[in-house]
Amino acid sequence: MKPARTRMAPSPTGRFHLGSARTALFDYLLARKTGGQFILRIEDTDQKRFVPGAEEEIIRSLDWLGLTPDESPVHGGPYGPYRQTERREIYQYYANLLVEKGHAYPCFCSPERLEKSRQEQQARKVERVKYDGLCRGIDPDEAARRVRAGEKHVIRFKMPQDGVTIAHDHLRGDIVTENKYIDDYVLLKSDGLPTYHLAAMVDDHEMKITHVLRGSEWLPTFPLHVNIVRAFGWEEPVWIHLSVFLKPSGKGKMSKREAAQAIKDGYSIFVDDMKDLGYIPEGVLNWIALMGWGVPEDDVMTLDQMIERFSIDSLTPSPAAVNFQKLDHFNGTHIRLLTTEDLSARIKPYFAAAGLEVRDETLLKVTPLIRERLVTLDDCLAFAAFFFKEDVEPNPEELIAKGLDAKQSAEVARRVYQILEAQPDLSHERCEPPLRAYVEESGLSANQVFGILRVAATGQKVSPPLFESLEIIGKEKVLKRLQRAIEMLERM
RNA sequence: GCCCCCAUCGUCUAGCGGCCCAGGACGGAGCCCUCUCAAGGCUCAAACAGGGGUUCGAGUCCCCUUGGGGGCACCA
Repeated sequence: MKPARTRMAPSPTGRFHLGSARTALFDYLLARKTGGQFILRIEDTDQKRFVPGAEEEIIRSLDWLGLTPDESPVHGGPYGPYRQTERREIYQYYANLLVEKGHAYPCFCSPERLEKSRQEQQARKVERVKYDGLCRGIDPDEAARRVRAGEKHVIRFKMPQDGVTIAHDHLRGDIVTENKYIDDYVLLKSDGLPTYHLAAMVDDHEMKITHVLRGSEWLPTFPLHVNIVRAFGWEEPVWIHLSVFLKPSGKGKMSKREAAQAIKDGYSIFVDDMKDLGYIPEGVLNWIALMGWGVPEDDVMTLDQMIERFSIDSLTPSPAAVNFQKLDHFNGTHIRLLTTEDLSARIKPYFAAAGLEVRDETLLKVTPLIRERLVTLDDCLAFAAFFFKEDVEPNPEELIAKGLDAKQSAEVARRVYQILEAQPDLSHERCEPPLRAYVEESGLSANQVFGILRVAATGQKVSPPLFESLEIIGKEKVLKRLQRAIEMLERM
């Protein structure tokens, strides 16, 4: 396959969400797979909806995911500028070119007239409400004169009124649309900036984009776009319309409401939130890759493995419901795939954020103990914070073993204390045999004895493996914590 | 209302006319392992939306119905 040039072209009007991330992923995979380039282009032609900081969030999110573009507003590139507001002359040139070729025309209708016309049509219940074509019939010379005179106008595409347009989508095949259903869309707005329809087609051509991956919300105007490209006489890219993401229930698309719900549930559909929630790029990427991409088997993949296996032929056209449980699964899976050094470095900030001082030497010993227990990185606190605290605060009730009372539990704790105190150090090898022997002779269960020790030493009922943990906590602290537990039990 | 797209287990999907009494993954249930929680291993339940065609043969091709989604802006 020839090197593909792909592009992701978001508008800086909101947050960078899962859907954008998936499009970017597939763009990136196709580019890497074929030895081509992945481009980021900012479609900021709607100054009314511009959101400050949105572009930064897009770039930050892509970067975090590891999908850094080869060409972009910040990285530059040979086909820039990559921000559409910086390309307005280009669009004006091409819009005029289309007028000259007879494929477009200036329209002088006011927004008010347009609105009135629309309402009239709605009242008449016409088949398809669209521009009534008033300016379409103006003599070109007359129109040119009015434009030169400075009359306010837009440029509209002169859509063929008869026949059909056959547009080819790589996933859906030929899409046949009757031309009468397609409006004379505005290409150039009265403020001199282009609409998406013109800008995207011009840029994709100018930037030599070979494959256009975009959301299925573009399907209705797909035939329009194809007509524009053909009017210019340009070669068409391969068109791929990806489906939208549905909310977890599968009933309805992702909405503002749903985004808020996800956050309430401890999840998010915004990539920029993922890091704080403890997700790692590997997990997120693997998760979104599987929505809309039919990977036959072995669905645990790193980015490099995805590149190796990617093919636009195995993309799927049907809408996919977002499943956060699957995100958790893949996140945990990829956490387990990390090396001890890597994982340690990634969880360290969470301890720091909790105000805990963490020595690398200790952390490196702790990490292997909690690795397979982490679903998200921030889970490290629940499992391992006690390693880095001076004292722990066990719940007295939890110090009492199942089937025993406080007094009996205190007795067990005292015996355990004696056993551990007698050891030169609390290495796993030293502690386990005598404690097991005690379990034997006492007639208690390992669960009861180790349970008391666990809560006393770690302050919690659930912890990493006990003996390995004791070794890391150290004899001095373990005995101190045990002593405290004994006192708590005696006071009950 | 009109136009367009989609349709296999609850969810993501494999299947591109016979290899499918439909395979994998998440989730669920059970068992094993076990000092807790995980991880891991094994097993089980779970789907071709409905109806017509085409064909010797249909989950796979065609049509209709139904359901879902998207779109009807000087927004993208």
